[in-house]
Order: sequence, then structure tokens, then C-alpha cells
Amino acid sequence: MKEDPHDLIIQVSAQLFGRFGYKKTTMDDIAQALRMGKSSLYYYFKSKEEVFQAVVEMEASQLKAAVLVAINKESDPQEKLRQYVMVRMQKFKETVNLYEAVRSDYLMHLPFIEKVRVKYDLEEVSIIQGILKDGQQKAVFRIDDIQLGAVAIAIAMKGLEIPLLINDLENNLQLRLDKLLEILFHGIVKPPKGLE
Amino acid sequence: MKEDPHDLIIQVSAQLFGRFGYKKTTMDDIAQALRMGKSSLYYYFKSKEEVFQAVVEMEASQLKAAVLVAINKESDPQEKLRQYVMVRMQKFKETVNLYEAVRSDYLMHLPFIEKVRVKYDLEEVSIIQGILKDGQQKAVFRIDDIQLGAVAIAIAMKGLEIPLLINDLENNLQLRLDKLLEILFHGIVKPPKGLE
DNA sequence: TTTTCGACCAAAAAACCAAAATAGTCAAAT
DNA sequence: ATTTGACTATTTTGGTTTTTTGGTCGAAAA
Repeated sequence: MKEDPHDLIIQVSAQLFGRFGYKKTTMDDIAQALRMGKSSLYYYFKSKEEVFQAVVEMEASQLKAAVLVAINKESDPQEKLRQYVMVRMQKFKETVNLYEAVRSDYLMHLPFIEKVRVKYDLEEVSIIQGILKDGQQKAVFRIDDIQLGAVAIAIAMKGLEIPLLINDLENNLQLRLDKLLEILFHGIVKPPKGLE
Repeated sequence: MKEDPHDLIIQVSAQLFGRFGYKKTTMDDIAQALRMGKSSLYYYFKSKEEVFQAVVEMEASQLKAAVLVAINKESDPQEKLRQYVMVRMQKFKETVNLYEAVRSDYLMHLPFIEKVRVKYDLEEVSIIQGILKDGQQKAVFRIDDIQLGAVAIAIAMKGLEIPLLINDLENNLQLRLDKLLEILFHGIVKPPKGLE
């Protein structure tokens, strides 16, 4: 079974974009890597932007898939959420193009990237919502507004992306995540009566 | 009492940097605005970078001061923390140069800005630590590792900076902050016995 | 019909270069 | 101790040419 040209282009482009970045990768580069004429690319994609968008969307859906697999392995909502955060942070760094798209000043302001980012953010919130809802049904989470709660958690997660590029904190990361999760689960206010 | 030239330069520079940005503001512009020769500037500062650094540090310390005033108005640790988050997010946007320094791709990677940012982050963590410690002594907060807890909260706060530039959410901001704080205070896990 | 590609174009980018602007120096003046 | 004008080395800018690149099209192949 031959590979669908469409997908093949996306795969090869992903590698090139990943290595050289969006600007430095030309349509000719991609065509040459595929040993086809540049014009042929335009039979499958109508612009360079569209190719990049496809690459980013592919990576985003892979990230999403990995995350879904991880949380479905767990049944305890608390553990689901922990796995979600862990896997999502872990994989995020590895998806180079998505990373660049969200990060690079140059790309970030392009309207088509903006679209992808919003979509990707919404999916993230939706996944968290799912976990929260599940936890609520199983009566382990107490949270009144699930929508807002999910957004709040997503926001906190964004904060973790910042120091990610400043200094790699492979080691600290685990520790900080655990701390963040503990606060997320139990809060910092002492329970009223003699508990715990 | 005359104004200290050093401080005067910082004040005027802050306005110019704020209006035109770091790159577009020349030392001549600053000198002219002060009606002094450009060379005189170099009597007080040894480079343009140093002037900008002084401006950013001034703004950072003003932000810190405003935040300290706000939290000292409150005595309840929980309210302290709430005021801290509110004021810090509110004022942050208004300190244009600090904002640009942390944000702009061009400036962010300059080593001297990096330094300022780290220092500023550390101070932020230290303030949060203070609030947490106070809350612990007053037995209203329960948190084992104050250092890590403060870092976790600071990280979550960084997440709030991101959507700040994407779309102004003056209105949503208040709502999201409250939600984030509620989770921060009480967590999302249902307490074991029939409480609350 | 569907897919590929060479030839082509307009627009963008890179290379180049001279002129202007700018950060920074210094010796002399105040 | 402070200020400044004159000076310089380095960037930045503006304008021009050349090259690259994204994208089109019609013809050829499959």
C-alpha cells in the first residue's frame, strides 16, 4: 500500500520545518526532498502556509492522541489529571513545529496560526473539562463551574510553558508539576475542622 | 531641592522608551528631552543598555511597592493573596517598559534583560513566600513546602500573562482570577467526610 | 481523468553600497 | 565634580540591483 501523497508531503515537510524552521524551508526544498517538481506540491496544497498548517495540525492531533491514550489508561480522575499534565508537558516540547508556531514572534501573529492556536487551546480546555466532569460524577471532584475551572487549569499549564524555554528543567519539572498538582487537588487553605 | 540627575534621566527615559520603544529611542532623543548634551548622559550611565536597565528596574520596584502596599492593607492571608494577584496583574500591564522587556522577542534574549527578569521573578516568588508563611503562622494555610508552593503559584500567574496580549479580557480577567483563586484556596478534590 | 512537471512571472528577499544616524570616547571648559 | 562639543567607529538606513521564492499555467505523461 502506497502512502497517500498528501500525508507524505506533510511528513517530509514536518521534518524540514522542524530542522530549518518555517522561513528557511522553501517549497523547492520540500519538493526536492520528495523528488518531485515543486509544481506538484501545489496540486495537493494551495500554499506554503497551508502545508505548514497541515503539519502543525498533524502534530497537534498527535499530541492530543497521546494525551487521550494516557488518560484513558487511568480510571481514577485524580490520576487522569496527573497523567494528562505530565504527558502533555512532556510531549509538547517534542512537537517542534507546533512549539515554534506557538512561540515564534514571527509566526504567532500570522492569522492562520492564530486560528490553529485557538483551536488547540479550546481542545485542551475541552479535554480538561472531560476529566473534571468525570471526576464530578464519580464524586471525587468538587467544582461548581466546570467550564471556568478547566480554563483556570489550562491557564496554569500555560505558565509552565514559559520557563520551559528559559532553562530546561527536566529535573525540576517533575517536582514542580507534583507541587502544582497537589495544590490543584487540595488547595492551600486549611480545612475548617480537625481533618487530615 | 533639585532632582537627582540620575533619577531625572531615568524618569524621562522611561517616558521615551515607553512611547517609542527601546530601539527607536536614541540617546540624543533622551539628551534633547533633558536639554543636555548627549555626552552628559554618559557621565551618569555608561551605556544605553544601562539606562534601559535602570528604567526597567525602577518600574519593577514600583510594581513591587504597589503590591506590597496592597497586601499590607489586608490582614487575612487569604485576602492578602487575592489582593496580591489582583494588583500585580492590574499594574503589570501599566508598566510599559517592564512589559516590553519581558515580552519583546528582541529584548528578551539580551543578557542584561535576562538578568532583570530572573531577579524580578525571584522577588515575586519571595513575596508570595511571605504571604504563605504568614498564612501558615496564622494557621489558615496548610502547605508543606513553602518554597515550591510559591513557585507553583508564580508559575500559574505567568499563565495569566499570556492571554493578556492575545485579547484584552478586562472583563473576563476578574472572573478568571476569582476562579483561579478559589481553586488555589480550596483545591478541586472533594473533602473526605461530610464537610462544607 | 488524474497527476506531474518545465517554463514562466510577480513579488519578496537577499546582496550590495553609499549616506546618514547612533552609541560611545575624550580632552578641554566650567 | 559636571558639562559639552568635536570626533570616531560602528550600525542603521535608503535606494538599487540581483537572486530567490511562492505561486500559476498549459502541455505532457500516466
